[in-house]
Amino acid sequence: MSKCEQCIVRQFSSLKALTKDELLKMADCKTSYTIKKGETIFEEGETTNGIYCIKDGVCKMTKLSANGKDQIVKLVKPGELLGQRSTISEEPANLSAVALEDMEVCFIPKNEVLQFFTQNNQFSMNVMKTICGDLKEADDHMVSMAQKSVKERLAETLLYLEDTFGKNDDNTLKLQLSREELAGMIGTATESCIRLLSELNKAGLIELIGKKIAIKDRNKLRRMAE
Amino acid sequence: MSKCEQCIVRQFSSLKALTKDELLKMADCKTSYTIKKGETIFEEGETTNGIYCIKDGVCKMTKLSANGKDQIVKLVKPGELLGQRSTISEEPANLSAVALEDMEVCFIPKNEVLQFFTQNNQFSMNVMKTICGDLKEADDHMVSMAQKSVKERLAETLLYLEDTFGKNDDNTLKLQLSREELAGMIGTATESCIRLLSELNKAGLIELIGKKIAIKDRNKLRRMAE
DNA sequence: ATTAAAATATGATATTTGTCATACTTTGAA
DNA sequence: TTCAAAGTATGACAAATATCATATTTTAAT
Repeated sequence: MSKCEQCIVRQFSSLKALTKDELLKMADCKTSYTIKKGETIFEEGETTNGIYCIKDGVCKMTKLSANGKDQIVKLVKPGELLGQRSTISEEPANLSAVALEDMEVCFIPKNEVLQFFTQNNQFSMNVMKTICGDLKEADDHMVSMAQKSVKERLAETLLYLEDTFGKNDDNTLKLQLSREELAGMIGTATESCIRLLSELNKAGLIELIGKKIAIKDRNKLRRMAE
Repeated sequence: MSKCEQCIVRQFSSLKALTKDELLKMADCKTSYTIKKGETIFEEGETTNGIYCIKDGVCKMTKLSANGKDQIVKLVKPGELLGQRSTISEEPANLSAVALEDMEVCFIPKNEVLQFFTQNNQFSMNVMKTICGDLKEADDHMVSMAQKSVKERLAETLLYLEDTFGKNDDNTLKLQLSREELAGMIGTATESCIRLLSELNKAGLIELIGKKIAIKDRNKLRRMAE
């Protein structure tokens, strides 16, 4: 069982506030998992009973809408925590978490986390700030969905994907989503998403290399996203 | 200066965890305001430096989108707190708060609130749960915006308004929004909103009494909202 | 009471987006 | 290697929604 002291998650997340003792205690009760691309970490409605630390790999948080489509609410990357909201609210998960790449995660039981809250003020302040950040993002995201066109949202999302997950040597986005998933992020039909990608391709703002996408003209794309 | 002990806000909000001593201290440093319908409590981008307790009156939280329209992100009613997120994040407000009715609010300075966080664990846990609830709502709201049609969102919103703010003797919604504001809630053009209201009126699901709206057939409306 | 401004309503039309059909391409399993 | 399934692409069309114009009603200021 590896120690938590050197873990990437500790460096980037609220966990950086934990003391050595607390870290040892955590290392002691954590469970490590390997999750294959496409597998589910937890499902909307499920009781999670703890939080997951993302050591490696990206996952999508989705919600099934009434029309049967999966809306991708957010993407979570290494160094971040999963399931904080439902652990704190002591409620079932509101979103499903599905691996977009092979992942390594650690699970920390709820009781442990709740103890840290009462023991360590800085930790609970950090968690609170994280959730406040999530709330701000969610509000902004909502306004985007309500007020922007599909094309604007697509441009915005492509820039976000490059900024957040980087690009390969051939300039293609490192995080490769299917067209259906990309459509699920911007909240539109898969065909509409494909059509708009073609359009951006023809206009020279992006390049489609097989299923991969490369951004060619950031400025125009940014202006398009408004 | 009135005491905080009996205040409605204390009964319904995270503040219920505060001790008598803490309440006295709070009563001591709070400022009471009267805000007229249409006036702004704080503006997006402004530094708030504390939280507002809503004693009376409803306000809207809005965000100006790139196309110049005000999106109503949420409504806040008596007993709730305003500005928690920006106080905790120590960031400027992400949303503007504008009174929909004459309001009575109290302002509690940031320092005071942050002290309670470190002193009173139950209080910070309460705040955390509130914000987690807001996050869940925001995520759900976002999925609605992305996946539902304008008509579905209108039906959903009308039911929400009746459930949350109640109705008058003539069955009209107690909280009276202008058509423009209603459009701003569901994220559509004012004309589209008016048109759909007419349609629901003709179909007998609602009744338009001047500018007021009465729900006639909850079940059909609920089915329409999916 | 009068009147200008704002809010509500509705028609005509353009634009955006979704849906269905179909073809092509890639992927992965037998 | 081959083939079926999944993913990507595109056309045709329908439906939803926005925009602009204009009429009517309500509100509020003088």
